[in-house]
Amino acid sequence: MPPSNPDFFDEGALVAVLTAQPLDRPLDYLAPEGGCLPGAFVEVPLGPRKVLGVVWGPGKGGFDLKKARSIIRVLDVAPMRDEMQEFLRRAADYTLTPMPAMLRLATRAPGLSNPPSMQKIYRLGEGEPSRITDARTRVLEVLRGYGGLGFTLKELSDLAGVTSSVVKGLVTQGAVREEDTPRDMPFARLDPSLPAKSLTEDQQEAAGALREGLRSGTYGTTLLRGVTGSGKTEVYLEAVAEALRQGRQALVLLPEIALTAEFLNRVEVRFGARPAEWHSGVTMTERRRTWKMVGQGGAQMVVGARSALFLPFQNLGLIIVDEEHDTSYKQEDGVLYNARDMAVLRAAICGARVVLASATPSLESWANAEAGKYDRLDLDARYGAAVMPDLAAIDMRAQKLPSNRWISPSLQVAANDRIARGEQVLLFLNRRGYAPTTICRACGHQIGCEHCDARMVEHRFQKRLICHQCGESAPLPTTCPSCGAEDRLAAVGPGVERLAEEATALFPEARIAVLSSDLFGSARALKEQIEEIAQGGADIIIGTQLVAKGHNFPLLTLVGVIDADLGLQGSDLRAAERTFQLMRQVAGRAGRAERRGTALLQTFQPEHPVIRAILAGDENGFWRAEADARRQAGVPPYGRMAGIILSSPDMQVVFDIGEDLARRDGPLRAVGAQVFGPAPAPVARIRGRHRVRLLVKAPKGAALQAAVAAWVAQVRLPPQARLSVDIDPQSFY
DNA sequence: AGCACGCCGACT
DNA sequence: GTCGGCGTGCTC
Repeated sequence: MPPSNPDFFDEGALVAVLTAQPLDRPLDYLAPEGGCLPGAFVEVPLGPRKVLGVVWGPGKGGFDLKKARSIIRVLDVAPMRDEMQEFLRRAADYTLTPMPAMLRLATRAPGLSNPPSMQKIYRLGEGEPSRITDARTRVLEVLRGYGGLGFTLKELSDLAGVTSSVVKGLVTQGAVREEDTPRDMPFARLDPSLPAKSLTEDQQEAAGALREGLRSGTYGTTLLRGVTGSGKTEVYLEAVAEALRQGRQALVLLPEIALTAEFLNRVEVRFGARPAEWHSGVTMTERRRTWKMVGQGGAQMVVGARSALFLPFQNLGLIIVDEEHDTSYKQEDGVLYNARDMAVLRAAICGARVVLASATPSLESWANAEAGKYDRLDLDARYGAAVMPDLAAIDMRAQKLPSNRWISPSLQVAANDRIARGEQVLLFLNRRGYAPTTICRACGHQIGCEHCDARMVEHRFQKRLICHQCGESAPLPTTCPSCGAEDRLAAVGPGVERLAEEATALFPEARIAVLSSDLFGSARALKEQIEEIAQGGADIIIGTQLVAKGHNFPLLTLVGVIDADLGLQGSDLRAAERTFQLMRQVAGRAGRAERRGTALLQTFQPEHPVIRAILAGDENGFWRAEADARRQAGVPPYGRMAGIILSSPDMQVVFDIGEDLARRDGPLRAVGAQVFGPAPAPVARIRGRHRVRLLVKAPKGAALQAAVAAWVAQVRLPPQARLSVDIDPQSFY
């Protein structure tokens, strides 16, 4: 540690240490033997325990200094940079999250406090084996074949198809060398100078603009808008290439783990090696490696989920938020943050560029671009010969479908036509399971979840009822749990499984595949299935919104949207926006290759403005109408909102606190904000906890966070009760 | 978050 | 009389 740093803390100096423990401030400790740097990751005593912390700055004192204890040790990882501290602080202020919870996000790597672990690796040695055997030859061949590369014992013996004792034998003879190396190795270098895919004029222009931005070396956000298949990925990979050339790190956020595998392949093709990966499906060892290597520059590029924003980048130059409109960027439990907004914040602090890529941007981003806060690039031409599909509505009022049937005759005719030509058909329904409702024909009872206020959804494939809210599941009952009538339970409404049943009856010759997230044990199984289908392994694909997210089906020429009205119902502020995006994306699946596609939308309200805007392909018209409506209502992005959820096992308690809060709205009125509620939360009961919600609406410029903080600080929560604040909630009705 | 302290109900 | 419920408060 170079004590030349003026901020260096000498041994015994009083320093403030932030821990992930839910305390309301950092605690003061004495710097350890050898001193420490600000930002150092340390282990400190806390009561009877040892916990992880970060040296946050000089100690504040103001307590009995005899109580001050010493930092136990400084961990062997790069200290947290000032900009990371600032990012955490500002993200905490924005989301009204306590600092310890923010730090927890930034230290989510297993075994951080372990000493740097070593492992034995094996490479070619100098000596010759005394006797040469078949097994020994294979081991030496593997080592020679990979030219000097080292392997772990398991890798080597597996590759050579021998047991580990063969390798050990060779080690004793000196033909194989055993070495200790640090377990966490840097990632393979990515080479931006490899040839890029040839780009169209449009794409080159967009890539050039992004490169230019990176060269400026200052913060900036660009909305990269392009229809499905317009080559957004190729374009932003050129921005990544520029960041790599500058020696800066790049982060690509994807909304869904299922998309990473295909993306990693594309990165490998472009840069000759695979980047680091960060999401819940990555092993502990690999996560630790990524965290450490990102921190010491051994990882140039990370592909991951929203939590990758909290990795300790040393020199972050670019953040891509792919499918920026995707609602999964908004974390809905624990720390409530929107990764898209946090990406912009992080980039602004460290002088990086942000690219928000989407075929169907969020209204927020669209408005920011209109207002000139973001640059905007449009890729309108579809790549290659592919063009946007023909769009048409099927007016379900005229189709006279029998009950429990959802595929209209018009759709059936169109589907038969494609299948006969050897093309693929996608039937899209955004409902998992067999049927969304199970009702008793004797007494009318609907089977609901015991712990939540949600209906139990029948999954016939698994022969169970499942609550999509809490995951509770139960075997399919044969008698009504309410009146006891036998065999009177009926499935009501369609899910993808039931749709598959109907399709099998209507298209007996066709090969049918169902793509639904719950039917696959792993991302890999799903990916394999998708690849097989893409190559023509099915005639009819039945899927939930999983298929709307970036998968490529070249043979697909017809998309049938079973219920285009789903999502228009209710009074959710973003219902129209989401339906518009989803329909556009699904429609974009059709005809990505040479064949022109068709999308048919089954709807009971063909005259609805959203349906009409989709059919007309009038994106700007839709956004303008939607923006006007929101401006009138003073809601985001033209106003600010916060949601407060109170929860407790006791329903009376949550309503009492809620009403108490609603009465004490002084701090809110002081900034021109209004409070609505309390009302039962969208899901009024989860896991046995009753939930009520209050909504705060404020004018655009209001200091919303400060007002909300002062407001909720007025009430003391009884034990068991919890209050969480959601700034910029995604859904509110 | 943990963990200790402390003040009221049902047991040997 | 004591064991143990969990409400309250502290951790440098």
